[in-house]
Amino acid sequence: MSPAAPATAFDTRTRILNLAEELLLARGFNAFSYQHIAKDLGVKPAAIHYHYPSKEELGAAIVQRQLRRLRKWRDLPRVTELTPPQQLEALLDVYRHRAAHGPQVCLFGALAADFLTLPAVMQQELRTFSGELTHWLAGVLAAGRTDGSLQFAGHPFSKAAQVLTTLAGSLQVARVHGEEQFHYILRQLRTELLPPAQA
Amino acid sequence: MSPAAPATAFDTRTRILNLAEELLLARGFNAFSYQHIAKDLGVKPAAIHYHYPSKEELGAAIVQRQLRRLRKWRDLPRVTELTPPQQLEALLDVYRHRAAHGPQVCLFGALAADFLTLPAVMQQELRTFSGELTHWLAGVLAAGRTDGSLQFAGHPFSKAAQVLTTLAGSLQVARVHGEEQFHYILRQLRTELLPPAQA
DNA sequence: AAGGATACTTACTTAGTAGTAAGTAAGCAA
DNA sequence: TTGCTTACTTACTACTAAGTAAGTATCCTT
Repeated sequence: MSPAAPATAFDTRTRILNLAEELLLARGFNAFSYQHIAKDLGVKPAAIHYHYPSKEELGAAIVQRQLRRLRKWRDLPRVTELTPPQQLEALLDVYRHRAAHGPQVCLFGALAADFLTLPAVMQQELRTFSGELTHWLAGVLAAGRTDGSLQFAGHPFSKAAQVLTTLAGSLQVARVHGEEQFHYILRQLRTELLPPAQA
Repeated sequence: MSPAAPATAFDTRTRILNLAEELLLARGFNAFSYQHIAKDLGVKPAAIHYHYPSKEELGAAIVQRQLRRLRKWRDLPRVTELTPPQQLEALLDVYRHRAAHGPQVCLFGALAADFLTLPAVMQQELRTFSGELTHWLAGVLAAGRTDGSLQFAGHPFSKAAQVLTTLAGSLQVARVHGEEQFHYILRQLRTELLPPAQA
């Protein structure tokens, strides 16, 4: 919490967080260890403990950063100024990127399966993350239906929950059955949400 | 492999498998151990090894049994004789049961997150399981659209993949956000698949 | 030059993991 | 009753996990 942390400290801290996030999304919270991170980083496991004393704090830091990123991204002018279909497409791109970039699932998909074994702090933060994402998408969907650029039945919140659930699941499917299956599911989602003219 | 295995042996074997499956669906493959099973069963961990020498064999046995159950259920007269919407409803009931019965996810949802850390045998068996289930549902959807009892856009196989992905994800959502969210998603699914008259 | 903070390493503890080897009690079959 | 099989227990190996305490090299500040 010093006014300006030394560059090396910051670098290692960030690199730990990056690697931990990568391992978390690839293997799940219970299947990655300080040893994995240390080996990849070329340091000793105790060095990780120096930056993140416990795995709980490390895991919480991953979720917190994703939440910060979500808020920042969501509020970016180049995102807020898009039309609802474009905002939806921007969201889909995030998942497309994960599907293409090794078999990574999304944060929710990675943590939900292990949810009951997670520290309470992480459980709560994941709820917040998922809740805010759903809330944002519900707003996008509602606006899109109002201006006729998106179509769907039911409440925007229910539809947002369904779409995000499908997206989370689709990355798990990509891992098991390959990327092709993932794109089938995404095409299906787009077909249904976009009116005949745009689809 | 004797003609008639002693009753006690069979019982313990089955009880191990039942408990292991329960633990797997609740905590994931990497977060349950022979100790958990042994403790719940009132025996020593080595007794589990006697029946299932390795965790890989135990895990494979769980997937194999689910696959046997799926095939048996799918071919049951009381299932094959249902109309497509009734068959869909029967499928949804399986997920509703899991959602209500503690926070259990489905087999796919439990294993997909840990997929990269699973023994190759289990990976292959999960692919078979998921593939057969998708194939079955695609048939149901195709029949339903033909006779007008179900509605959806796109190929039946893509739609089946999407629906099953949503269902797998919805159980993970139930675990994180509670059962209510799960029912929102299911209602959304039903609304979209059933024509206005039946919905 | 001295002191202190930073960013580690070395060496350790504790606990949990899968898995194994040897022993044993109970039942059954010849 | 002898001997084999089943279904375990006891006691262990080997390994990995998270976490800690103490020591150290490097840098920055004064």
